[in-house]
Amino acid sequence: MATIKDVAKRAGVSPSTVSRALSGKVPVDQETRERVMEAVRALNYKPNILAKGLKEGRTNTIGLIVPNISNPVFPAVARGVEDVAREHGFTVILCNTDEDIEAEKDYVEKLQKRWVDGFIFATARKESHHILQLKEKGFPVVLVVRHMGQAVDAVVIDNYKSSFEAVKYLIDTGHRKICIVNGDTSLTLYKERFEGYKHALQAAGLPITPELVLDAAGRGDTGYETVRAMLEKGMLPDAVFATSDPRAIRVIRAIKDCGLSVPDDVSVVGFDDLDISAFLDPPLTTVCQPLYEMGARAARRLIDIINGEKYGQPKVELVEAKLVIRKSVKVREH
Amino acid sequence: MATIKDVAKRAGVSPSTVSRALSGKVPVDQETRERVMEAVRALNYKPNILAKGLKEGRTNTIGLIVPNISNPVFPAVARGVEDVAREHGFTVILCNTDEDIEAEKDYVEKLQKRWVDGFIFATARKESHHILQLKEKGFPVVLVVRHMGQAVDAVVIDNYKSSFEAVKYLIDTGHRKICIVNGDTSLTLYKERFEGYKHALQAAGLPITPELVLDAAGRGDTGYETVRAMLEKGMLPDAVFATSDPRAIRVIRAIKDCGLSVPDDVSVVGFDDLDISAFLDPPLTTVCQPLYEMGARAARRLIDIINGEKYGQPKVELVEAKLVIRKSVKVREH
DNA sequence: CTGAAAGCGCTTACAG
DNA sequence: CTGAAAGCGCTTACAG
Repeated sequence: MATIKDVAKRAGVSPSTVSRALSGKVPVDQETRERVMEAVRALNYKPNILAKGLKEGRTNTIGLIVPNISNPVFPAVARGVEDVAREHGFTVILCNTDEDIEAEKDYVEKLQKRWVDGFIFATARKESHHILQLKEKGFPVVLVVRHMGQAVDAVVIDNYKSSFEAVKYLIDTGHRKICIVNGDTSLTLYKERFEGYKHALQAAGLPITPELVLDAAGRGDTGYETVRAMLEKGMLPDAVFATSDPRAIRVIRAIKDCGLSVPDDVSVVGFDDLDISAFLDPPLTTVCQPLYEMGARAARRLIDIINGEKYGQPKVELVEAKLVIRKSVKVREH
Repeated sequence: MATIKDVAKRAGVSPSTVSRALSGKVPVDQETRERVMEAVRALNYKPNILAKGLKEGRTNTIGLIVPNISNPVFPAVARGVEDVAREHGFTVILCNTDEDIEAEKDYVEKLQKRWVDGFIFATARKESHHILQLKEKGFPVVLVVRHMGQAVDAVVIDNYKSSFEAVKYLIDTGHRKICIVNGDTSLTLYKERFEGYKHALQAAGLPITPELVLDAAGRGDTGYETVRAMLEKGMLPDAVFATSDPRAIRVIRAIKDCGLSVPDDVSVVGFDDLDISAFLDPPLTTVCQPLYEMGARAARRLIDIINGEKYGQPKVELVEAKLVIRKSVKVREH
């Protein structure tokens, strides 16, 4: 491949001049510039970005680390990150960890060796020491979707409040036996969604029934089996709050497979509002997170930090989620 | 950040020795090695990968370009690519183009400047000249899911055959008015799926009815509206072959919204076999592509090419897809 | 086994 | 406006 020297030779100038002509930031004689451009075209010259990055100490690239790319939540966030990054001349490297913290550490290990100028993590957990370390080293880091208290900049929704409101909606529409099918509560986000559920019930004077608190965490998502087992034991809630849409899809299938109807027998509320959620049967009532917006904001914040502005006190930005009402909840009279 | 010089100074050796101790490929005195490692730990030294890549002329990284990360087909392929890459010490950079050829060219432009050692494209179209150019330059390139004739190495399924068999299954189960809801036929893959449909009907002596050939290409997927419009015009097929699962989900919704039942009134067959397809209502009969396997094979092929083996005649590998029978097709008597 | 030197391909302060 | 030189942080042939 052609190097800057080849171009210089062909254009009859020095490499420095080629570099300057290409940068566009420094005055170069018009005629010289044209000769350089001509040579660049003729040789199909592409500057070696490794050399450039080595010299300049930055690569205009950000690493986006997501836990599971098959969960449509993360592609939506990624879109927001990419669009903003691109506007600012940054490229994003998307890394999928499959919830495997070792895979994640491998990525971080490799990328922090000057590949990327900063990271956005959608994978934060309590045990994510590597994220804290990065931050302590002064490496630009922003979290999205999942956060770690106030220690690191983050863009998240108010999971507690959204969950509270979703459950309150079920109560207001006449439901009394509300089951929650939740994710991994070692993630703050699911813990907060559970708290929202609990407090909404308490606020309405309803009891927390342990048999109605279901755990569908883990790989392969166990929402189907868990709900089916509950139903077959004769425990019949009048509503289920599934804390993600993929879980809601499995919950609905389980209810139907037990010969019951959604929403006539059991109402269901989801969380996410995926692309396909409006097309399910019944169209799903669910909490819509502004995922694209969250990605976009996280990217903006990170780029500010990379550009050396305000890396002072970490800020946790809260964005609004809202309940989208479709047809999976029935109003019940008592 | 610490550099190799800092480590050398602290360990009382030359930078060359540090480099050699770290590489592990060259004999280094045991005691010297330990002093180096000690210094590496103490300074938390990470070699600058840009400098390394510049010197060595490779980065052990591959670029994976996908058209739409929100379509679950591509995450599945990406998994296969990542797992194999990782086994071989490669990192993968995942780039989402959103079907925007300009975005794609931007990525390729940036990554080919020595960021990556090779590319896997899941975005190939007839107009993808940039892919051909890359290949002509000698840049390692492999295609997956979508291919470009015999010009470039590729791993794909036999779309014609899979489609033929899906439609034949509908015919064998007693369907006579079979509608196809297809994607963008400027993609070879959808053209081939259409050919399979056509020939299966012809082989059974059934006519091709233009009103039953529906186009649901384009952004936001128009499967819902198109099918609904057909049904409202009074055109009632006894089966629909949707050439992707996301399309099948919209088709089913449209049929139900017209007061009809799946599969009692209309059978539906999809294509993809997504994670959630088994949980839909009804559980979807669909063509299962071995997506993970395809990604894995593409990665293996690319890494072979990068390692300088056999970049001779391009090979198009065909992998087997198979129909997964669930409950969205009803056997009809005549 | 180890060090000094050269060089990967750029950019940029320093002279002119 | 332009060139020669130095240097970014590594690796590796060349000596010893």
